[in-house]
Amino acid sequence: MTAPRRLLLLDGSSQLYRAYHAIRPLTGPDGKPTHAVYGFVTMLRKLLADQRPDLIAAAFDTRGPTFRTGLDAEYKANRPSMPDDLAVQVPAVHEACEALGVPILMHDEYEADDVIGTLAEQARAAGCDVGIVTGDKDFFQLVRDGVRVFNPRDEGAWLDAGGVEAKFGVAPDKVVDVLALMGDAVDNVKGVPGIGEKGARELITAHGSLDALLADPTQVASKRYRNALEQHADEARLSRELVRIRTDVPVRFDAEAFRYGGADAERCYRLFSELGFRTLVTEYAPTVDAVETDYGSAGSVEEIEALAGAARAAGCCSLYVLADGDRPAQESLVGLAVSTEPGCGRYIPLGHAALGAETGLEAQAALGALRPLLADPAVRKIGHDLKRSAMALARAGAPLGGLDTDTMISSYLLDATRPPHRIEDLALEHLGYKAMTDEELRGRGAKALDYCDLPPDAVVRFCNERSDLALKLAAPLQQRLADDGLDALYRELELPLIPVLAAIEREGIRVDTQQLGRMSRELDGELAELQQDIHALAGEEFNINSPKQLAAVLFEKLQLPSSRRTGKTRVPSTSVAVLEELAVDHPIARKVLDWRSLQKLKGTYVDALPQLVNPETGRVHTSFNQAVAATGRLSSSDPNLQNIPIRTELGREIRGAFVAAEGAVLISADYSQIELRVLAHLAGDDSLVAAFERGDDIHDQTALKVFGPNSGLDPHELRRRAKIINYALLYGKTAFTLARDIGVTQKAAQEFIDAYFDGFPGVRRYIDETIARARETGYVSTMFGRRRAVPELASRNGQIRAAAERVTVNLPIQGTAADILKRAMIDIHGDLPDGAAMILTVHDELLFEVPEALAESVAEFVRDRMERAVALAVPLTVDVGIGRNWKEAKG
DNA sequence: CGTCGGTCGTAC
DNA sequence: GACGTACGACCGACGT
Repeated sequence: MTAPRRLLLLDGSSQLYRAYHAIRPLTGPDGKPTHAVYGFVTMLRKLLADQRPDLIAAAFDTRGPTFRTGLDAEYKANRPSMPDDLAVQVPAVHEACEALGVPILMHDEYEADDVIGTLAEQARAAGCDVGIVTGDKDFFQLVRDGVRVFNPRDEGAWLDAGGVEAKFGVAPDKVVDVLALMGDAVDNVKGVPGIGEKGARELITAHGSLDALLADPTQVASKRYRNALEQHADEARLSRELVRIRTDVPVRFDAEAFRYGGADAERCYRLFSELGFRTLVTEYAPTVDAVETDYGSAGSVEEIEALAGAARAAGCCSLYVLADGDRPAQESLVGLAVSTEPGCGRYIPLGHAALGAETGLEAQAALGALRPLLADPAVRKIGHDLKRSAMALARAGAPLGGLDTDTMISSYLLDATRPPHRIEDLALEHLGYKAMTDEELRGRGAKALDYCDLPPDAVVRFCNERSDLALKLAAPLQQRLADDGLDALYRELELPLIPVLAAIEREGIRVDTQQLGRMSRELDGELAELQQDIHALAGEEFNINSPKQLAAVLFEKLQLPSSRRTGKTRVPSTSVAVLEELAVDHPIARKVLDWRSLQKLKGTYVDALPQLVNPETGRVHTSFNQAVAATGRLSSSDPNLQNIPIRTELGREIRGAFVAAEGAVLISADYSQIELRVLAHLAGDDSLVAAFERGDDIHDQTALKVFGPNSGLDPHELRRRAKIINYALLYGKTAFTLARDIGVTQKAAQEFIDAYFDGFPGVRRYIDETIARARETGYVSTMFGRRRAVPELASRNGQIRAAAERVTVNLPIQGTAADILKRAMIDIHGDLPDGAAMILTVHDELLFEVPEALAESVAEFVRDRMERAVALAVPLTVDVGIGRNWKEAKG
């Protein structure tokens, strides 16, 4: 005899209510409530995963009257009807249940309980091991050999007869009688008035059964209970019929129909997409196994030439380049996949360890055969992160031409607030397809294997899929770019920027590691001294770098006053602002500030930079990310060269370690106050525009407007404050923080802000109009049409709304400035003389490395192109400097 | 031992 | 609670 099959019978209605109450309200994309469905699905998925039943079904109540209403018109009469926001979710719960592979059962005349009772009985008789999944104690009456009850809330506890007795106080066969006596207020089962759960249990335990009690109430000791039983015997009998779960409903247990065969992924995917269950959508999205594909390899020159022919005929192809190494400028090619039509892919291996040394020639031959196709500008190239592909190919001697559609950047332009723009996320969102992830292919984090060491089959599938997906994504993304008016921004700015950034990354920047080494040793000495002083002042040794330990020393041991706490952990803050205050009264604070500052510069730059120098070139090659910053700015990483210090002397020394090659100089060109000029242009404020046109010092002008001509303050201090106010406006600073920054009262700060807006009324008008328009349209744009959605402008939460307003004001300014710099980079790059190279971009600055002889002419050329990059209502001015190193060039 | 959230600090 | 956009070092809690 085979092992008993495990049947789960799910009390759908009780689980539905439980989910509804347990999960906080959620709404789907259409605004309809979804939390009951979500809770139900979560419960059911966990149940299926934990229990792995052979057979399963779920029973739900129907809306209409049942046989119990025939027995007692009052039954469930005072139960409130199902809440509307639950009722609308019921069809989706039924659908989810079936989609997950669980058939549902309903009966017009009987309740779900009775259907379950009947099936449990039949299945038990057929030899099944039955589990009833419910939160309702009424089901305890059904428990016997082969039938148990399980409440998903009580982790893992299956109740058999003993379990029921332990939990409910009586054996399963006495449950009905207890329930009959105590009644059920929710279902309006009267029971015997005056007898509650405890009394009912005692009476039944003492006297055996309800029938025994009713047959001779005089044996009951308690007078109150005796009277109640005598007067309400009929109600007790009626109640018993109401609470008794029937086992004779006209349904038939059909093992075949209940066989659990797993979820219907397609149905789940469809439903969960509609409901907006994003994580679940991922799980049920179709994969390559469910889609017809023609993926393979092209190993021979003939096959590659055939592929190139197909690409030329199509006029376009997509590609996915696989390269090992974590820095784009230092990667080595492993292979690439090419797709010429949807559903197809051909992988060309170029550097697999498994192929062995003898294939070096083959790889060269393959690359040779590919080269004309890759370079051909007439074959439009599609890919995800084309810069990275182009760099890896260029390093291998096969430059990429005809760049056309970068799905990563297209996605970024459509919604810059949601990085990372991974191809697997795009495939899911736009194609409803679940792609293999990099993690699935080669493992996570530090354990991740190199591509070249992986089994070729997996690599072939991975690369072909990605190439295929980029091809399939290109058209819908292009369409959406066009729909949103972003096509020109893509074609004229972001796309032509790709090769410019690739060239900058490839070029790199020379770093004087010896100089940094000397600085490191000097800093070691200073840090040791400071550390000693700090430990002496503290009276103990501790880790100064640990905010927690530092807070303990300052605020507990030394009893210094703690002024604020950090956001999440409520640890007393040891930030600069706090330490600056403390420094007035205790020498340790200044020492800690100094220690931190040195430690930071040493750890982040002085010691880190030499490690990032490429030994092949002696230069650092940063990565620019074109699809990260929500405003359209570029970001830089590995190393981040956009936050090299400049404010302190030590910081400037670090800049001094970025040097020109022998015989060359560095030219730094930065836009003067570009964001304020953009503001003047966008706001069209007459006095701001006039000030820039006159070439006035804008901060002095602001000081005049805000503080008046006779404030009596030192002109230098006036300018400092005005500068803070000017930039405060760009970021939506409040009076509170402005007051703190310039050291005045909050009231005074507010007066300055008011005076600023009085002096530049066009700015106030522009800010108000920008926010109003963004609230209407849901997004805000730059001058070049770059846009950012700001749905939080409609938030009822004042803080969230205020933050959204600041973002709204900031984006057109920061974003337009970023667009202008990108425009200038493109305009300059192609026309730089031989030997001159753009080597860095830092938001409003470009850095070039130029042979000494060309320095003056390139400097003027760059200034001219930058100043003419766009025509604004105000002039754009550029400061240019030339030097042996970055520090000098900025001087 | 690796991952990850929190905190802090650098740039524009 | 209070300034927009980034990247990254370090700590320490947590999980394998």
